[in-house]
Amino acid sequence: MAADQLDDEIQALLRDADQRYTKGRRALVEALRAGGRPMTLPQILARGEGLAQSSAYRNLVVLEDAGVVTRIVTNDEFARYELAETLTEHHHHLICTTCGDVTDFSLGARAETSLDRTLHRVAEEAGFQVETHRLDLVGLCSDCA
Amino acid sequence: MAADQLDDEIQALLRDADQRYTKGRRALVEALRAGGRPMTLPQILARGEGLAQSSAYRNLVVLEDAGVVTRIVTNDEFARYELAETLTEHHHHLICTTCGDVTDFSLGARAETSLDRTLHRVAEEAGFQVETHRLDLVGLCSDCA
DNA sequence: ACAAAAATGAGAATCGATCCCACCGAATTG
DNA sequence: CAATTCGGTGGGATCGATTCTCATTTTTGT
Repeated sequence: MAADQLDDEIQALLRDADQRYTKGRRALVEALRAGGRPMTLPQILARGEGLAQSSAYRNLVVLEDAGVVTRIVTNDEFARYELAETLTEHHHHLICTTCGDVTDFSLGARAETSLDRTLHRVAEEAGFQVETHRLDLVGLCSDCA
Repeated sequence: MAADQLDDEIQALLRDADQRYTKGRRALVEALRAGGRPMTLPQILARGEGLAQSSAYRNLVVLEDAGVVTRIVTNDEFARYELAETLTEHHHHLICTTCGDVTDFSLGARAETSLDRTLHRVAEEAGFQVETHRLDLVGLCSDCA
């Protein structure tokens, strides 16, 4: 998605949630977009957009509630944040058990569709109403191997 | 796995980690086995085996390091613990966004094998060394629907 | 420009999880 | 069997990521 189209989309999401697209929120979005991977709060702040910690946390909640940002918890000490899949594309995560780093990967369309079909069948059997699924590979990243 | 065989296996895992299989640790294992689903610390303590909070947390770390227990973090406020897959069987989780409850489910052998093959291919391309994979369905459980 | 409403930032507070340490109890030794 | 050792226990102190508070600043509507 182009940067300006992304901004329009986010603008709309925030408006729907009765929230403003302020400078601080733009800085967060920009940091997440530029990062290209799920980032911890320290990583986001380190990008040095002059963000206050408390405002960053507060605005990440706002952005999450508005559907702009997704919060990811791993076994790492910090939670991670990334732009929501509706703004990027459906993907999964490679989680390194050594350095805690998280990167994205995608299944091919065929495998994803197949998985999706299987999951919906299983969910139906369990009377579970699926909102989304999460698939993570846990292990050693190429740097830590 | 039969209860006594399970105990033998755990005994062995703890011995390998130079740890004893004490009364408190047995109580934790028994609570997790009886629970049959990932449980939070309050849930474990509520089973009333007379466990002290600090000892329970400490022993869960010991059990996790020994490979007896797996710790699961969701967006819920508490982490959850369950017996390791090596002691039970490979499975996935249904995570309810409303009540936070987590239950187990399994893919059929065919789907699991297919997924596994796909994942290993993807991991290889990314130079990632897979230890395990996690697949969660996030949504509404039958009670909250 | 003015009043009203929302956002900001610095620090305090929260709370799950971990750490500390005096005491206990099982296993080993003499 | 008593003594010693050494890990385990549990109550409370502490930690730290995140959330909350509130005075100040910025933005919006008129």
